Amino acid sequence: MSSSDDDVPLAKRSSKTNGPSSPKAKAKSVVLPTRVSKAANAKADKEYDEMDVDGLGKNAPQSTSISNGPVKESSDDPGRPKRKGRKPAIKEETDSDSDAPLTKRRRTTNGTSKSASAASSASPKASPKVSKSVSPSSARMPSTIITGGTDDSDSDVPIAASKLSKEKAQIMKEENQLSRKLEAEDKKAAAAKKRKATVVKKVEDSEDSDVPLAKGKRRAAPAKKANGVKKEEESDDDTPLVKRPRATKAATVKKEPAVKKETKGKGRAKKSETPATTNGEADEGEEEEGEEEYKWWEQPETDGTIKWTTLEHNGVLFPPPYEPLPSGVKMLYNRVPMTLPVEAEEIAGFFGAMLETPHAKNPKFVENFFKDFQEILKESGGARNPEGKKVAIKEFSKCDFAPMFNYFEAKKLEKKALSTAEKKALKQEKEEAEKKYTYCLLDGRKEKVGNFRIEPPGLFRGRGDHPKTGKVKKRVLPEQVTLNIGENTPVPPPPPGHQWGGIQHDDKVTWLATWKENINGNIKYVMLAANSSLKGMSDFKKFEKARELKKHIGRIRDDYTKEMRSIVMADRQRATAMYLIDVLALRAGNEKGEDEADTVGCCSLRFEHVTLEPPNKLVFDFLGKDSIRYHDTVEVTPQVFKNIKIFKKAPKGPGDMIFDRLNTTDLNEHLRSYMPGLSAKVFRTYNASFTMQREMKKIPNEGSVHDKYAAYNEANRMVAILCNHQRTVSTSHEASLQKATEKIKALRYQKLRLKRQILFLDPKRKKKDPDFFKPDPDIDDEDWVKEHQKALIEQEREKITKKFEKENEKLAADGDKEQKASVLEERLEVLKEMEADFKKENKTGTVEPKGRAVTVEKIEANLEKMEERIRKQEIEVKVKDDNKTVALGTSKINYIDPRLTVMFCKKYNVPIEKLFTKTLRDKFKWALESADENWEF
DNA sequence: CTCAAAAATTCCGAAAGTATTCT
DNA sequence: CAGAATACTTTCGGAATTTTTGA
Repeated sequence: MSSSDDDVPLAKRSSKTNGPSSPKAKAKSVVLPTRVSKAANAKADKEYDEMDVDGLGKNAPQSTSISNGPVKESSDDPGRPKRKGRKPAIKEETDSDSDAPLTKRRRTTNGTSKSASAASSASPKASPKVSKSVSPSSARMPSTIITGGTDDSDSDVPIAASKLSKEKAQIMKEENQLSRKLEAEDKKAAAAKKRKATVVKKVEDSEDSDVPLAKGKRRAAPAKKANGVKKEEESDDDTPLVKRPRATKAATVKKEPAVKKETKGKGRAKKSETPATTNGEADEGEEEEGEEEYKWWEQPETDGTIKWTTLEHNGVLFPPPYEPLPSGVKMLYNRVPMTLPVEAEEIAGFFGAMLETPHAKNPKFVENFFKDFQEILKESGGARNPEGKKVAIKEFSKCDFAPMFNYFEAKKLEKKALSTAEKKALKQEKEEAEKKYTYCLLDGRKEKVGNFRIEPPGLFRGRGDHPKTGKVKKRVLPEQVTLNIGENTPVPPPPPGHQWGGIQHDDKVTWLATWKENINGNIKYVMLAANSSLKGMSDFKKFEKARELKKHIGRIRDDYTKEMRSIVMADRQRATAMYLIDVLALRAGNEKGEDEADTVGCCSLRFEHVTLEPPNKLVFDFLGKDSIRYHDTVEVTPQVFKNIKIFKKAPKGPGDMIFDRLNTTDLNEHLRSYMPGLSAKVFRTYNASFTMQREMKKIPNEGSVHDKYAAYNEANRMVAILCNHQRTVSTSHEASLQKATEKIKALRYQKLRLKRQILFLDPKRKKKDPDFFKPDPDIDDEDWVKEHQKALIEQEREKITKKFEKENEKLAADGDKEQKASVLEERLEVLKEMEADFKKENKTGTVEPKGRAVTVEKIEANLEKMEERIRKQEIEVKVKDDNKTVALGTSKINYIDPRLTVMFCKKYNVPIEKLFTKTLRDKFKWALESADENWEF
């Protein structure tokens, strides 16, 4: 164990960028030899392992293929070689027949390494053809031998161990020690653990944090004042963030608005609680009037395979049928309005509605759409011109959907123009219609249903470079929908004239309805909402599992650190992959099909996705889930660096898998051997929550609520960065940033003027305190000051003029006579004064304070306030800018154990409303009550 | 204070993942 | 066992809603 202390996994991340990456290298795909038997495999592993390592560094092609630019592959970029680049590359080599099995080749080695029989008997795609072609650059590499095992010490790799982040190493070391400690204690406690049965709210051991306690804890004492820990909290006691467990109802209500008001401070009064619809109905949220709430987290634990005993619901809501367009609204073909069969018109309308979206400019989207459109057109009888003659719709470019687009826009406007009352009525109507679908009865309890609406037809909006984007997503008929419902409960009637596709009573699943979508053949489900008990429980379990990993992580890390030197290539790859998943929080990376966007995760990384940057950095550049780019340069341990070098060795080239002996199933199977239920994704949860906790611990318990809130967000941000949660910068961002920066400058100028006022009153100050009057570098620019002064005058002018006009309008409306222009002139005299003042100011460097009884002290007080405002603004701008590409929400919703946030709120006295929106509070209500200020992940 | 416009935040839809089970 | 089927989580962008701003 101790041996591992030196090679703790660590990686230092630097420069995550979003900029365009290098142009794609000419792809040259190479197929690795096929392994034939286990023995042979092992032998091959050995050979593989002994291949040259050091030679690679200099000569290997290190280009990436991600090439084109923006974070998100924007689909309208015609020149993107990504996928295209890969296929031809393989084609070149295949020289066998064309397109069919092509791309499969890139995974050939993977597929065949597993089983001998599969390899020999397998389909052409797994052809054991060994390519002799080797990329020119690597052809003549010098050969250095690494033997397995012992002499594979780290010393033969150029290291810069000292450069590796000490801090991180330390953290991980501690983490591992803790883990081992936990493991040990866990064993000890194992015996005692047995008697978990009865609830008993034990106050227990709050002084200790890393108690191993597994399950029992979750019911432990909410907010017992027992150990008098919290003082201040006592004072505002009537809003404890934690409900007393015994209070089944009563206590639950009210409190929320109370806290909210408190939080709001200034804004309060306003609407506070009123907007809660008032329609009398369900009033959602606020704890169901009087109805008693089921707290599953206070119930004894269940095994979880049975999801319900009784289940009642009203089925699903289908989208309204298609409403044909008015006869005047038609697609034009060759400028001639076409009458389309309704089926086709609907499809055309889908496209028409999207005319101004980027999709409509994406060639793939257009192509797919048009193909489907033509087909449907053919099936339904074809388009007809005004004379009633059939017209073949052959070319997309001759289609003009503008009339449709305009029609939809007009409709939108029309809707927008409705009065508030009308809108409200409309909304209410809709809600009324949906009402019965929004809840179901699960074990007799009312639970909210999530997506009870069947997805409406439309054009498939695949993300990234999806081969099927733009295809028609068909309308779902009741016949395609299967319901899952309790036995002996009435089956909701299908829409008139229809039948359900099927009815089942499976209590081992949570869905209420399912259907198959026509684009990818994916199965869709109607499930309960996030705040339901079922979702809550599995969320809770997810986090508990991640916490459980804490006890094993040390051992796991030790193991993979060791196995990274294994002679068995598969093991070495697995260990290396585990490192990446653990340290970089990569996703597992399941295999994907040809008809999906080309995105990867850890196991599916290919040659071109990782570049070596000696001595010990790896550059990752690939598209991950949702085609979000992962681009990062990471410092890794020498062994990891070396391994990747080996995994990328010739004859591998672009298009080939880095982990060719590994897949997610193997990986997860291995992980399961450490801990039941452990899989790759748990590491993401674990590391995210762990990071959050670590960052939180750094936050000082001082300052304003706003400060703490900002600090929390900063910690949250760290987690989001770890998980690579990005968002696209909104178009308005640049502008709003500009505006904010300008605002700061304006404030700085105001500050300058205050100083100049002091100087006016006390000219000697400058000598006494030259530092104080040092020019502000940010507004040093004389031109800017002059411009700004002009702008201020302009502003004033507008203000006065507008006011004047408004007054006149009013006078006119009242039938009175308008004021003469001379009145305005007169009022605008002030501007001249201003101008003169500025002139004087610029000349003398002082400002005459206006108003009476101005003292230096008062100005100084103002100055301080001004500085505070400036500071605040600046921080705001910085945060805004830092966060422009980082999405905090995803980690908050999915990765950060909500009990950490609850703990933070209690410990730092921050109202939970600041950190959790209503839906989040609702979703995490189990956490609100089960963590106190000492809770630890 | 009120109103509308703008900006920010929150919620929602559905696509895109992971993981396990079935065939 | 590979590949398909299944079930469930995660993820983003954009719509909807709320808050802020700026008269």
